[in-house]
Amino acid sequence: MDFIRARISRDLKTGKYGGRVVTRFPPEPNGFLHIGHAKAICLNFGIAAEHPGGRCHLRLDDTNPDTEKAEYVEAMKRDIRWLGFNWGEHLYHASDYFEELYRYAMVLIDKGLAYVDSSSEEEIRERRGSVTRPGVNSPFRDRSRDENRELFVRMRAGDFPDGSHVLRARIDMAHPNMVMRDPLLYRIRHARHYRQRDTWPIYPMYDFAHCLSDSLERVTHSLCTLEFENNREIYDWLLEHTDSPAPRPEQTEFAPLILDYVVTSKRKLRPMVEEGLVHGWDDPRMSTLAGLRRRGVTPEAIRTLCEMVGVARAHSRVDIAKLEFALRDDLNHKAPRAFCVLDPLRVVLTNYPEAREEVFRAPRLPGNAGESGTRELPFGRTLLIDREDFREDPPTGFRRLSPGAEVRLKYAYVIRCDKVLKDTAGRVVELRCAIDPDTRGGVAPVGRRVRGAIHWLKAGSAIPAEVRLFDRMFNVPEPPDDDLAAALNPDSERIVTGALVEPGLVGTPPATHYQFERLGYFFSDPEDSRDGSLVFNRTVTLRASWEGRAQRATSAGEEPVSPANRAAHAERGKTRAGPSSPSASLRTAKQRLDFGHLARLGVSEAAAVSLVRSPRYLSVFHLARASYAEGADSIASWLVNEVTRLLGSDDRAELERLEPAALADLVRAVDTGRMSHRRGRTVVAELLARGGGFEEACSGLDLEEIDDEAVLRAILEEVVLDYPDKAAAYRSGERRLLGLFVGEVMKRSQGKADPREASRLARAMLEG
RNA sequence: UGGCCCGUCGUCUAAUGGCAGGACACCGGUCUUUGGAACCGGCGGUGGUGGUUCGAAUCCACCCGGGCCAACCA
Repeated sequence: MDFIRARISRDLKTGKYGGRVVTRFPPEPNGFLHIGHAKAICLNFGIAAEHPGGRCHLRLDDTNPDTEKAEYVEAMKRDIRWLGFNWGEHLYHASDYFEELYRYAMVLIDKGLAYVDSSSEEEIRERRGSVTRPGVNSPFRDRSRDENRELFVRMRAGDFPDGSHVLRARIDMAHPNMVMRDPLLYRIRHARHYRQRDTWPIYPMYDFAHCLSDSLERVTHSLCTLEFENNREIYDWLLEHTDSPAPRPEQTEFAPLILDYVVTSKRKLRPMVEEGLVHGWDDPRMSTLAGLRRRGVTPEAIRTLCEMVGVARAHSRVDIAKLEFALRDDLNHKAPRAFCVLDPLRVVLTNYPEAREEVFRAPRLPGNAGESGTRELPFGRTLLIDREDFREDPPTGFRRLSPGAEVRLKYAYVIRCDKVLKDTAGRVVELRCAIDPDTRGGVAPVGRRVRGAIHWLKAGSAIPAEVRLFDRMFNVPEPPDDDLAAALNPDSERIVTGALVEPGLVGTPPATHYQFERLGYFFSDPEDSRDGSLVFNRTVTLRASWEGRAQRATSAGEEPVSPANRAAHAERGKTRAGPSSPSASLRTAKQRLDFGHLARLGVSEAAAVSLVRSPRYLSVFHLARASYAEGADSIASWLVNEVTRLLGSDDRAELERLEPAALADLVRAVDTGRMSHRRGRTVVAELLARGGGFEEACSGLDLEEIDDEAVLRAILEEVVLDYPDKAAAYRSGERRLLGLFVGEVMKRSQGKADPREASRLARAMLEG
C-alpha cells in the first residue's frame, strides 16, 4: 500500500472525517490532459472507488480567463471517461464559487488579514525579496479595514483598470517560505471568462481558490504533485483564517509521473501544437491522452503503468519500457494477427504452377485454431515479402532468406532462394525460389529444422495501406523547456505509403487493433483511415528482437551503463574534503559557545550539536542535569536520540510535558543498571505522553522483564525449531539473522524478554 | 548566502527498529510456424561518515547528491 492510502486508512481508523473519503481531480482547462495527469486520475478516482461511499470530484480549476476554453473542458471529460473513470454527478467548476470566494476574501479583510495593494506589478515583485533576501512591506500594507473594504468592493464593481490594484493576504514579508510573503489573492482582469462571461472583473489566484474550493466541496484528501509542497503552508493558513469548517481538507503531495523522452507538461505541449511541430493535440506522437488513444495505446495499459509505478514522494523518472510492457501485455491477447508487408520484394516460385492457387488458414490469435478463429491467406506463384527479410550477404546468425538458404513462409511452405534478380542499378528486384512440397501448411517433416519464419502476401490479392511508423519524439530523455525544437527526433514519424496488408483487412473500421506479425501492434487511424484507403498507426513494436536490439544500441539517446558511469555512481555522496565534524556546521557564536560548554560537561559531539540547535531541548537538558550532574552525556543522549524519536512518531508525545527531574531519575536508573534501556524507553514514552514523576510513571506501567535464562532458552529453542533453515544459515555465517531470532523471542514474549540476554543466549545456542 | 522536500538493484517500488522482497530492463536456458508470447533461471541495491540501540534501509547528527520556491499562472 502506498503512503497516501496508508494515511487514508489511518484517518478512517481514527474517524477524522467521519468515515468519508472525498478526493478530487482539479485540472485547469487550458490544454489537453497528458499521461502525467493519468497518474493523478488513477490515484484520485482509484482511491474513491476503493472505499464504500467514496467520491472523486472532477473540478475544473478555471480561475484564469485568459487561457481557458470550453473546448478543453470537453476534451478532458472525454479523456477521463476513456481512461475508465467516472465522476458521476460530481462535476464542479471553481468559477461557480466566485461569489463565495469573494465573501471569504471579505472575511480576511475584516480580520485585518488582507489588504488592497495598489503597487505596480514590478514594485510587488521587487519588494518580495528573493529566496535569500527578505522582502519589504508594501506602503499600502497598513490601509484601514474600511478603506480595504471599499477598494475591494470597487475592484469587483469594475471601477479600476487591469493591474491597478490587487488583494493580498497580510502575513509576513520576511517569511522564509516565499509563498507566505503576502501572497496575492485577487487580481483585476477585464477579460471574458468562458463560463462566467463578463460577470467578473476580478479573479482569484490559485492558492486562494484551491483550498477554499476543496473546503466548499467537503473534500477530505487533496492530493497534488510535489511542486505544490511550498503551497501547503498557505493552503492551511487560508483555511484556518477564513474559519473554514472542520474537519478541514488536507493537502498531500506525491511525485508526478515523469517519463523518459516524453514531455509531460501542458506548458511545453501547447507550443508544440501552436508552432506546428506536431499535427495537433491528438498527434499520435504526443503524450496527451488523445494522442496516445489515437496511436492505439489502451486505457488498460495506462492504468497498468500507473499501478506499476506506484505512488511515493521520491522524485522519480520512469523508463518508457514500462509503458511498452503494459501495452504489449494487453494487446498480445486482444489484437488479432495479420500480415503486412511494408517494403515489398517480389518472390517467384519457379516450381509452383502459374495457374495454381491455394488458400491457407492461419489463427487470428495464437493458440486459437478453431474454424471461427482463423483467417484466410491466398497463395500463388508470385508473392511479396518484406525486403528486410532478405539479405544477399547475411550476417552470421541471420535466420531469414538469403541466396541458397531456406526459410518458412508462415502457414504455407518452406522455400529456398535459388536466384537473385537485379535491375541495372544493382538493386534487388526479384527472388527466384522453389517451394518444398513436403512442407505444405508450413509444417516441416520431423527431423527437419527451419529456423526462420517470415510473413508474405500473394501478389495481386494484397490490399494497399498507408502505415505510419512512430518513434520517440525527442532525442534526449529530458527535453529542455527553452528549445524543444532542437531536441526533436526528426524520424519520429515515418510514413510508409506503399505498404500492403492481407485481403481479410478490407473494410477494417477505424480504431481497430491488429498485430502485424513480426512487426508490432498497429491501430487503424480513427480519423484518417477509411474503407477505400486504410491507414495504420504503429502503436508499439514487438519486444526488441535480435535486429531491434542491435539497432537500438546504436540509435540516438541510449547510453549504456559504462564501467566509468558505475564508478561515478559508486563515488556519489562521498565526502570530498575528508571527514568533517558535525560541530563545524554550527553557524552562530552562541551555538559555538554552548557547544563548548556541553563538551566540557562530557557531552558527546553528536548529541551536543543537536542540543545546541534547539533551545527547548537545551533548557530541558540543563534542568535535568541539575539533579543528576554526573549523567550529562547520558541525559543528552536520551534527549537527542529517544525523545526526538518519540516526538516525531507519537502524536501524544509533547516535550513540554516532560519533567526534567523525571528524565534525570530515569537516566540514572538506567545508568546504574536498575532498569534496562528498553524499559527506559517505555517509561520515557509515558513521561512524554502523560508527564509526572519517574516513580509515578513506573508504577502505572507493566515493566516486567523476563531475564530468567531457563525461560528464555525454552522460547529460543522453539524459535530455532521453527526456523531450521535460518539457523543453519546463521551457523554458516549469516550473522545478520541474529535479529530474526531475537525479534521472534521478543514477539513471543509479548515484548517482555530482555533482548540483551536473549541475544546472548541465541548466539551461544546457535554457535555453540 | 534562505526555507521546504527527496536519496533502497540500471529504472520504479516494498520492508512502519528484527530474514533487504517484487516489477520493468538486462543476460542465459526450455519451448515455439512471430528473433514474438509463455515458462524457468541468473545478474544486481540501502549515497557517505559518525552516533543511539541487543539489533538500523528505518531513529539522531553532519557531509555529499538531487528537486521545488522570487507569475497579477496553476
